Amino acid sequence: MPVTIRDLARHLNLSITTVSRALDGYTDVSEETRQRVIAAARELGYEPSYAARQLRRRQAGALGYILPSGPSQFSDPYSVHFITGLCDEASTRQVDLVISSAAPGSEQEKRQYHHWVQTRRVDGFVLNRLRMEDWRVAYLTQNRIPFAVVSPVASGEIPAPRVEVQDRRAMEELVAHLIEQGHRRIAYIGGPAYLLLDRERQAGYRDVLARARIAWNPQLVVEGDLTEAGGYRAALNLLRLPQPPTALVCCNDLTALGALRAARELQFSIGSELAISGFDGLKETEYTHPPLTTVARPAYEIGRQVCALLHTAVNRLPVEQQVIVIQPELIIRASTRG
Amino acid sequence: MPVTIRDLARHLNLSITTVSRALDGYTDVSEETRQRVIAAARELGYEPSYAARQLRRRQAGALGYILPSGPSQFSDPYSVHFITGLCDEASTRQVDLVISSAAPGSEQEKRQYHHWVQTRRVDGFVLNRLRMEDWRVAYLTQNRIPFAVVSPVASGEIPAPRVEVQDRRAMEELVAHLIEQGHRRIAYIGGPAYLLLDRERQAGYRDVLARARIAWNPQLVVEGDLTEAGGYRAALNLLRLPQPPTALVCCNDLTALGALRAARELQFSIGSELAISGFDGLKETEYTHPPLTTVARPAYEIGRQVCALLHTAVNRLPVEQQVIVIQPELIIRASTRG
DNA sequence: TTGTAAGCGTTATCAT
DNA sequence: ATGATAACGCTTACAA
Repeated sequence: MPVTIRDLARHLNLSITTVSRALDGYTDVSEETRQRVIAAARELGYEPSYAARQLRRRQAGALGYILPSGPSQFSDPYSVHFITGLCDEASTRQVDLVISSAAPGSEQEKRQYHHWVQTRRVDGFVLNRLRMEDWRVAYLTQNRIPFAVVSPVASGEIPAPRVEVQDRRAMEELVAHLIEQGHRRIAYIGGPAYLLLDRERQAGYRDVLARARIAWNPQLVVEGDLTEAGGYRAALNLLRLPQPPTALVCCNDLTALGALRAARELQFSIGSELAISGFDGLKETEYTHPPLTTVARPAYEIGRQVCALLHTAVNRLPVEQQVIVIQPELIIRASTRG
Repeated sequence: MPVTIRDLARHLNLSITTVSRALDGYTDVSEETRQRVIAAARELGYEPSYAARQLRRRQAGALGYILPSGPSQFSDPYSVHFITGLCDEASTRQVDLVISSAAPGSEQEKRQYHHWVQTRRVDGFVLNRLRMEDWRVAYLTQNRIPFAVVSPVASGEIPAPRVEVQDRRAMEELVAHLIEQGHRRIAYIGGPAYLLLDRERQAGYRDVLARARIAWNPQLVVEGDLTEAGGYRAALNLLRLPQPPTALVCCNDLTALGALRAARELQFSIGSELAISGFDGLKETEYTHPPLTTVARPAYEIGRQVCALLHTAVNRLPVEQQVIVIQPELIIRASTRG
């Protein structure tokens, strides 16, 4: 059995109260007593029970993150960097990270959020892949549960601190680069249409085409699912068109890996004849053949920052920044160069 | 404010006791009352507070997993599958997964384990990368904290349920395959020597060499760190030997990706002139150039199973199996074929 | 500076 | 079949 505050108090011939306050750094306990208490606590390995403390303080001391499960669940190396970032920052700040998984938009997901809210399991949530009309934002706002988001847009309407990753601008640079390379028939393989990140990346793509006075061709814009398999299928369809595109812009790296495979199968010469690009900046893109042009988003850093923001909000610490802007970096490699 | 059991009791004109028991499925409450209580609970969205329940039941309702941080932390896509497996199984079983990260063997890691034990934060631990003389095993055993392990060995000495992944046998098949291809000078780029998984994989490698009467050459066995960068460095050194090896067996896929890069830089022709193999079966190995021979370990499934074992142990459920054996599958691709 | 006691929201023991 | 009541281990008015 773990040692409790009573054990400690008895051991020291002090009251529970004094022990509690000595450890919590109250000023009204003599320095001598404090030292004795601290020494004994260390000696006996005392740490206050979370459950008891939580109950009393009405604070969970934990932050929650519910990962999206579903078709992309098995395959996204991006997530592990993100989670590690969350994790490390949480450790630094002495809170725990509680995680769970659920399919986006499912009943099960709603239940999970409600469960953690109602059981007071966590003090706040990290929201990572915002959706078009995200019920989570409405729900948490209504219930006054703190949350922080990773968002690709300057979402003034979301009343929460955010890490703003400027995907759109990065996508613009990317497509501009393709146009510079002489491409005209540029296809876009998106993610699920309900994701904000898809909308933003696609918007970047369209804007640049428009600016270059390239007519928008709906045939060249298809919806994927952020997986390798989805990218493969989509690319196959596109490349079999009577007039296939000369460039495939993919919504994320996994999709691009699938596209790469499709292109290889159909004997396209990648880079010269057909350009392919990804998005995320996975380490793995460096080792494909040819190396993949992509946009590096610092997943670990994004995770750390959003966790920091959330923790700050939960504890009402003095707020330095409510918004942290991250500009991902375009990495041009052989897959988009003649 | 979340609704409490008192709110519910008042709403129903019943005592707290009755409400609690109606919901917990006691038999001594009339069916009619039970239905009323259940209906009201749903209507008001009542769920019992975790903190209070934990305090009373002396059960955390959560399982803990501390991920290894360090050089390999940023790069292991394997982990995300494993964690998702843990997560999904935990969700199914209605417990939460609490995670954190710490460098293996660090003071900080010890503190983290102790912290969760002493604060009764979790009911048990998942141990994933066992070490040679793992203090965690000793510590948890001594303190009678349940845990379950993922182990590459039939570790009779570890008094815990385990998922036994037979890496050694898979490695034997792999090296046998290389020898069949005519290789004699086969190098091994390991992981940190303190990891059980390195010992086992290396043992498999050595055994097969011995059986084939190939003298063991210490120059050809080097220690890596499971990262791409480590693999790159190690491979560079090996390939610059006066008599370089004709095959590089890598302890994991990331290491192999690094080796691939080194070999390409030194203009080796991979597959024919130089064989390279990985271990883990990351999706990404399919898209390297040439595609990488590897051993597929079902990370997601391993995560699910070890979580299931732990949960069973924690709740003293009827035990079906204390050991789940998983035989990973050798996948031969072009990187080891002439 | 220290101690007493109430209460956080449950579950469980004992009456009724 | 239902209800008072006492914990669980801690924090925090309030009293001494």
